[in-house]
Parts: sequence; structure tokens; C-alpha cells
Amino acid sequence: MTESVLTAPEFNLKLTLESGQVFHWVPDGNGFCGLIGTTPVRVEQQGESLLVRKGAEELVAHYFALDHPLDEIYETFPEDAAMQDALTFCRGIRIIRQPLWECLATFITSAMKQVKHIQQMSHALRERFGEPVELENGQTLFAYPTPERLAETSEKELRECGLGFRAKNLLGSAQMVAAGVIDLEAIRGMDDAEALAELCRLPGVGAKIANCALLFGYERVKAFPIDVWIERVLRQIYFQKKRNVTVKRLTEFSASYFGPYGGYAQQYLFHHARKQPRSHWAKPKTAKRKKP
DNA sequence: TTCCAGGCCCATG
DNA sequence: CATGGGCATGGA
Repeated sequence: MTESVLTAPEFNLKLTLESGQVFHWVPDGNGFCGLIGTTPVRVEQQGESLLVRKGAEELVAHYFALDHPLDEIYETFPEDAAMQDALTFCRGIRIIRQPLWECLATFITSAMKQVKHIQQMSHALRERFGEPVELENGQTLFAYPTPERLAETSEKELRECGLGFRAKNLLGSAQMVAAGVIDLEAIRGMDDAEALAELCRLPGVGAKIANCALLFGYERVKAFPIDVWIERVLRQIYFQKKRNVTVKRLTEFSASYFGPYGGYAQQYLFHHARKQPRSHWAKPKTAKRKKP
């Protein structure tokens, strides 16, 4: 029950946990409760200190990537106004080191879902198929279900967790990983392009989700996922109204413009954009009209 | 009620 | 190679 204090300069726990990179931590008083893999942890930030259970210091420090040199990282950011605004807004967000399957699987369920819904699906899957683990205070948390466990569920059961059309993708991916068709650990040894291609063999995994896995699971801090928010930012800020800008072009631009820590830049732009009032964004020029 | 969300995949030009 | 439509669910 004794607590330990970790020094965590240049860190904002709340922003980090609420920036849309991880989806299962729950507020608990002035701190948060969650699982690092299968280990339950309560973390509370006080100034530049992190309060954690004695014995969990190393695990927590590694998970939250307290060793990432944020000052150096910020110096590599482009100096344009949009990037600097995002930095001011997001300072202290760290790209954390998530368990591979949990990270990948959660992003497979994220397609066309709001952050809040991704959280709901994560908790539903955990409570239904995950192993219960007790926190010190008696509270029960649930580990993310293993690929083996999910592989033996059914699409119907997964749909009951609110997954919709993503159910088939999660099930298929779980089966491939459980069967060893895809070796998530082995991907650690691949270069970026190779790793991206390998991840994209999984059903429901394309460039965006693969890059999320690379960034948030594999610590590829240059990986630059392009979702609807980032695409909006890139088009509006860096390609002012130019037409005929393909996603391929946006990808190439991002890879060179944002530097060796492009993934950090991306996360800051993403979170900043997402927290802007909706009125900030111009109306979609091509109004997607629906069916007859 | 309508719109949109940390997309992917497949069918067409 | 680029583009369009379909796919489920739930909150704003």
C-alpha cells in the first residue's frame, strides 16, 4: 500500500491519457486507474511527480515513455504557426508504449468511430472476454482479451460489444495472430516499410491503423497515421485549397516535413485539432449527399 | 432528424 | 492509379 514517487518532468498524464492513443484508463479521484498489460495500476500526477504503487515504478516509467527526450523532440518540430499552436496546446503529451496486440486490436475497432465509442468497445470487450484483475483498493479491472481468446469467439458475440462491421475484422485478425500466421513480435525486427506491409495483411488493417500500431505499439516515433482529422489539418493548413492533392501526396509530404519525430507532431496536431470548436473548421466542400 | 466519427475494401473508369 | 459506395453504431 506504500506509494512511491517518480520524477516525471515535461509530462502531462491527463492529456496523454485523453489524447486518443489509449482507451481504457478511467479517472479515479485526482488520478487514473488502468492496466499496463495485465498489471493493474493507479497513477496520480502532482506537479512533476507521479505517484504509483511501490514496485510499479519501472513498469510505469516504461509505459509512459518517461525516457523520451521531449525537449529535443520539440526542437525538431517545424516552426510554422499551426505546429507551434499545437505544441502549446499539447505540451507534455507522450507517445506511450502499449502492448502490441491490445494496441493493434483496439485500433482495428476504431475505424469510423469517435474516441468515446472506442473506449466503450474496449471496455465491453475487456469485461466480456478479458481476465479480471484486482486493484489494491478492491476494484476489478479487466485485461484486454488475448488473440487466442478472441479467436474462439464469434462475429455475433463481438457485434454484441457494439463493434458493428468491425467484428469480422477483429475476429479474423485475432485468428491470424493466434494461429501464428502473423507474428507481432517478429515485426519489431522489420524496417518501417516491411512492418507496415506485414500489418496490412490483417483484415481491417490499412495504412492508417497499421501506422497507429507502429506509433503507439512499436515505438516508431516517425510513423504518421493520417485519419480524417489529420487529413483536414494537412489540407487546410499545408495545402491551402489546392485541388488534386491525393492521400499519397499527403503521406509523402508528412514523411519529410515533420521530421524524425513525425509521430509526435502528428499526435499533437491531431489532439489540438480535435479539441477545436467545430465552427473552427470550414464546411466540407464536397457535401456528401446521401442516397435517393 | 441528420451528420459524423483516429477506415477498409472492392468495384469501376 | 484514382474515385465512389457500402459498411454498423451511437453521440452531438
